[in-house]
Amino acid sequence: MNYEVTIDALANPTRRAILGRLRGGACSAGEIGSTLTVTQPAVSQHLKVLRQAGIVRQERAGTRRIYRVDPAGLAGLYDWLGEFWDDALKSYKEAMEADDRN
Amino acid sequence: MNYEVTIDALANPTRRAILGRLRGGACSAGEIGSTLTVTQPAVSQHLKVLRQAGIVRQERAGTRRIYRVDPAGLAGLYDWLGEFWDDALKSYKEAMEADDRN
DNA sequence: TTAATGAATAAGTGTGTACTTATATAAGTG
DNA sequence: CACTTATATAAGTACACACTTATTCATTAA
Repeated sequence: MNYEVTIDALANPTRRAILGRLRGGACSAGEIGSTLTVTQPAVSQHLKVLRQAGIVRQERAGTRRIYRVDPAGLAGLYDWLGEFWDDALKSYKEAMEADDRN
Repeated sequence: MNYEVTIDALANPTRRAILGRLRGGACSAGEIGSTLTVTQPAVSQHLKVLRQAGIVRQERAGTRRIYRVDPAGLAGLYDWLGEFWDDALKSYKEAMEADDRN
């Protein structure tokens, strides 16, 4: 998944709260919702966004849907951020050195 | 800067385009805008968001404002993402091992 | 000081999206 | 089968925010 989609998915407090709940391990949609103040459909919609972004995976267990974080879904963003940071650090240092010569 | 603010700042294509321009080094507001299709005020507004998020720094040079990426502004998000990923990987592996035992 | 340049701010508008309620679907239980 | 539980989907609403044009501010130059 490209990193833009990942950022868009992470750029929402409710979705981050959902991920915070899933951080420690898998959880049903209902359990996720029980810790939030929004309605059940809202949770379902957010889970869909997270799923389409590749950040969470779903498996069925009877009437329940169990969600868990898929680490692979975060790889693209993590790589992009790391590379961006490296570039920024490099040009930051170059600018500092250029200042020193003045 | 907390990572939520950083994500919010990154969650916009125009701001990411601005950062893409600044990635290689510092640049004036006008130069940034010249590569984009949006108007000058829009660029200025986006630069303000990036500045308030701690992602870019501004310095004055005559009538121009020079912007550059501040690597430190990305540290919080990078750390959070790394820790989140670690946790997700850990519980992912635990779940795999639990499956193996069944 | 007047004009010109570069950028920020003010104010208004349209649209995307995060919600809501209502309803549908799916799976287990009596 | 009817009923309950768990979740998803449909449809509508409200608000945040990414834009716009108009204006202001700041700096340099004539």
